[in-house]
Amino acid sequence: MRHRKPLQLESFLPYRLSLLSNAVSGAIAAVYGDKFAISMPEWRIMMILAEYPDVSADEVCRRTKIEKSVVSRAVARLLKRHFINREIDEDDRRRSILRLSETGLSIYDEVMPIARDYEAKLLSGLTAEEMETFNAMIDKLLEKASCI
Amino acid sequence: MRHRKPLQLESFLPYRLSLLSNAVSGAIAAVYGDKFAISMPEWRIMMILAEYPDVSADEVCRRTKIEKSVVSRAVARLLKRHFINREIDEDDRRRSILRLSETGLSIYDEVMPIARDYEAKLLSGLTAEEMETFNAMIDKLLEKASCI
DNA sequence: TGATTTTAGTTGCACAAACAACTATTGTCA
DNA sequence: TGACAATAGTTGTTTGTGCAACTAAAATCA
Repeated sequence: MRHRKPLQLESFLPYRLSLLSNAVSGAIAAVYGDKFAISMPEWRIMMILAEYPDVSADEVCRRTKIEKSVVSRAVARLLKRHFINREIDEDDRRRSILRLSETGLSIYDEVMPIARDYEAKLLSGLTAEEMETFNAMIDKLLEKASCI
Repeated sequence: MRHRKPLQLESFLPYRLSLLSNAVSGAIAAVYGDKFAISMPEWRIMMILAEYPDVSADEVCRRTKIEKSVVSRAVARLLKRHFINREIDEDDRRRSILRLSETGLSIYDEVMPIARDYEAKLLSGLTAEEMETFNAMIDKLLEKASCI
């Protein structure tokens, strides 16, 4: 076999980011998953609607980068469980207007502090400067990644 | 509807990491996916085998954190396409010994520079110090995430 | 030794996701 | 206006993933 130079998969950024993202998202998914049987796309949608009530499914797609068929089915499931409400935008009858229901809000209010708490624990080892740097890096990389 | 305090989903770490990881992994997946119809788990396995030839499927699982059934099926597909070879470890007949074939190596040698190049472009905006900080943060967070 | 447990790997199954095709509504412009 | 393109959202199909059950080999230990 030809000789490979040391490749250090473990130092390969995409790989490292994937590990980290899975670990972090997974830990939080366990919270809303176990308690309320909510999937990750469903939870993302609920987060969007908590912050931006009355947006359309399409707007949710754009913000979360989740595939529209996934959003469609997640919305359907959230509607069936009465976690969100939907009405038709009369100015553009293709569009829907989504928002959290009272039930949805109360679930959100129960889960979100736990998620925030987890985030805080995760970041507790970092200094304020480190965190700032880290966030700035992510922004830069997101920027770059979207236009390469 | 009750009033929500500003939540800044966009500043929520798990969400940001997920966006970034998807963007970065997706960009590279497009390279090997379009050219060779290789899936992400398959590519991860090929990377491991390039760096650590003659490891078992189980070792691959441990290193990649990919589910063993996924590895099993990915290995089967890589075998069928003759991108890797497998033999039985005679010292422990449960174990397999995996390595890239010549074909697999040549594919790896074609894709990896492009992936590395992409990684380099991605990181080109960052100073050496920033990169070091960023890597150190990822390590810290991986450490934390695994034990919270 | 031999009964029991552990480990490596495969397979079945249920569920989630990606992509394309489709409906319905709106926008564009000759 | 009216033909055609674009957009919002749904649905069908194919493929991927995750868990559990399974086989076979090896390790443990009374």
